[in-house]
Amino acid sequence: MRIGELASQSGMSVDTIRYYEKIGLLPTANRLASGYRQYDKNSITVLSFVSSAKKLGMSLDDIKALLAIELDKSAASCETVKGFIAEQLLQVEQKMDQLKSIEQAMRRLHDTCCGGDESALCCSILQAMERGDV
Amino acid sequence: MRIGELASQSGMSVDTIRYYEKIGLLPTANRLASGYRQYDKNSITVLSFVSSAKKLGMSLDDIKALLAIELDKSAASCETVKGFIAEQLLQVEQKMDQLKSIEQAMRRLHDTCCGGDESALCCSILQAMERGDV
DNA sequence: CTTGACTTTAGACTCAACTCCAAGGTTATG
DNA sequence: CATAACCTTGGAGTTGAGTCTAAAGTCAAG
Repeated sequence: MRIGELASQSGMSVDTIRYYEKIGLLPTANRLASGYRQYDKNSITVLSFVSSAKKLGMSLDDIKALLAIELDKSAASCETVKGFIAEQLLQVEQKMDQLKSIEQAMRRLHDTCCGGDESALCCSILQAMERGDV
Repeated sequence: MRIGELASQSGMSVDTIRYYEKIGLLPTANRLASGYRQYDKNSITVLSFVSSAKKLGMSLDDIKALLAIELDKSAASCETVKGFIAEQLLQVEQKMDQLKSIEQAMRRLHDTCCGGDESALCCSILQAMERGDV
């Protein structure tokens, strides 16, 4: 199959597939005599793998590392794979914690303001923000 | 005070302050005869306000909108300010939900894998990702 | 008067992850 | 065989939020 069909089968754009090859995320594709890239069912699996990783919020660099393991499975252990995911999980948890503390700060601010239709001259939200008190 | 002192008082870099003025986030500064920008205590308050907004994860565009309210407080109401924060809060909550579902998916994946030191050929993490099953 | 620290500007560069473009080559269809 | 629909490449542009540079002007201290 050529790149257009792979794109429609995988849900990725032709440009994205070429981009992934260029940055070394995807292995270089075989070429037909015409110079066209040639793919098979296995390529769909690989792109499905990449899609999964993207859904999990991984960076392309991290996906590249994990795909290297995937494409040489027999050389890696479950331990390695699980450890990799554990690391990603840790990063997600850190982001969550940051976001949670932002949410809390924002809710605190929100709750101190009366929300009435009087002028905002004494608005406790604005005042706290002026003081850097968030 | 000149820009260097404002920078050290506010914790922002000289470049950042000039950048904020350029994109219209900060009002254009008064100039000395030399052409140097001139600031006062009030400028520190404004930058402190901007810092607070950044700590709350707001985009510069949103900060610009909120700062317009702050700089013309008497024209706005607490209702408006509180509503603005409520919107931001909503966005943060949406991000949290996305992150939460990523975390759950990742934890599910993580927990299905034995994590042993055998080859990853049958690793349930890799297999689920190949299937797009995340 | 010189030196060093400060300031000015326009404009280029960074990161991530694409997306788009132009100019050309190939293939499938009528 | 003409035409449309595909494919190729290198390279430029996008977004957000800065950061850095070069070349020039200003100011305070010794």
